Amino acid sequence: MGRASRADAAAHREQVVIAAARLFRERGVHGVSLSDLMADVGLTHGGFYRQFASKEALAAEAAAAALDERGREMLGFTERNPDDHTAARREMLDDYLSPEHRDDPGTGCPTTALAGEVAREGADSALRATYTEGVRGFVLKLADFDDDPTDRDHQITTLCTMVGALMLSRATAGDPISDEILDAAKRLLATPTQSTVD
Amino acid sequence: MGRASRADAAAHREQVVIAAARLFRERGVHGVSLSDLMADVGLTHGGFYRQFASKEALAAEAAAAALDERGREMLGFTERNPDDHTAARREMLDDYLSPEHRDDPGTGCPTTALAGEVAREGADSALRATYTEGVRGFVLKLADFDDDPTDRDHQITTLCTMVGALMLSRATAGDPISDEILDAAKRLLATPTQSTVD
DNA sequence: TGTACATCAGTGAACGCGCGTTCACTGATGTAC
DNA sequence: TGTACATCAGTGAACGCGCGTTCACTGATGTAC
Repeated sequence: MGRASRADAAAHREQVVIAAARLFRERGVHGVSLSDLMADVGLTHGGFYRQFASKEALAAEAAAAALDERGREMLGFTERNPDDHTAARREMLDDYLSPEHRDDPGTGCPTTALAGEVAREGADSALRATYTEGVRGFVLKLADFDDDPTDRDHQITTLCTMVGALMLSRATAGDPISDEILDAAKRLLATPTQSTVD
Repeated sequence: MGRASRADAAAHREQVVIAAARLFRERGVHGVSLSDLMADVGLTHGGFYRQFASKEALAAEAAAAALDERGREMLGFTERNPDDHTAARREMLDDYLSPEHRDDPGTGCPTTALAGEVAREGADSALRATYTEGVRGFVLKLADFDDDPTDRDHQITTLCTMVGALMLSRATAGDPISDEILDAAKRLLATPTQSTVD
């Protein structure tokens, strides 16, 4: 086959990251082999190490790409609803807690899709560091959907409920309770600020 | 070594299930080999198939054991606080959302520990079926901690927030936001019924 | 209660398989003049 | 612009390794009489 041009090589690299961002969310990092990955973009597995230091390094890079992509989608909800964060919130939640999002993790929220595996990563893991930064960013972004953007507790717990609901609906998919979970979470989170009684 | 007595064999079988219930929660089903498992109870891996049909079958059985164990612990909180479900709730949440629970998944909630892997199990998986039954039971059990035991929405969303918070705190452990997540969820869920504004 | 034999829990080696990673090789791309 | 050579992206075979599972074997346990 001979050598690919620099432009082609750069394109291939990007394609691998994009494929990994999708496949790692769908099947987990351990559920995708380097052969699977490279074949997905039409290459053979041997060339992997000319572009990436290791599978682990790609996992961190792919997670960052997925988090960026998701961040842009979150921005879309606020931009489509300027000066109406209640509408933005409803639209965002309708998307996040939809059966479509549950059934298509590959293009969905990486914070939920990767949580289980990241929880078992070592303390020095690059994937863990990237993931944690993503969680921090997610919490900050949720302020744009609240009546009170300074209510950090509310933004954190909203994230917990969103992630927990999506995760549990995936783990119970096929059973009626899966839809029930999505609907209950949607009803709870529909209002911009849920009151914390004290 | 010769043949073990029936009593010994039954004890070994039980030990393997108990070890699996712990190790699968700690490292995930795929993170524990049959050799690891059998060595953990002092046996060699070859004898595994005289007791279990497959690793998959053991996974379902171990999940059931972990769910039963957790169910009994949940019962303990209500039994120690008869006629005071607010106290029972506080005690249960202090345990569930503690750094100790975050740092020791092996003896903790299987619904959170196994969620990520179960979400990727096939529709016909025995582990998925067992897990789903566990979620159903968890939701019912949470009624004992509520002012209004008929508010199923509240019980479902409480579970989502608990699982999401524990999962995210594990995936971000080592970073200050990990404790922040646990504390925010504890504050939100402290009251027996959070009002859903409508 | 004692003896003869069948059972079967556990051993340890072996099976095929797929994994992440390495490497000699290829030949088109890129560079120097 | 053309030629000679160096570079290096991608190939495909191979590496060591650990996995789930199988199997011939062992000898104490369990059973039949």
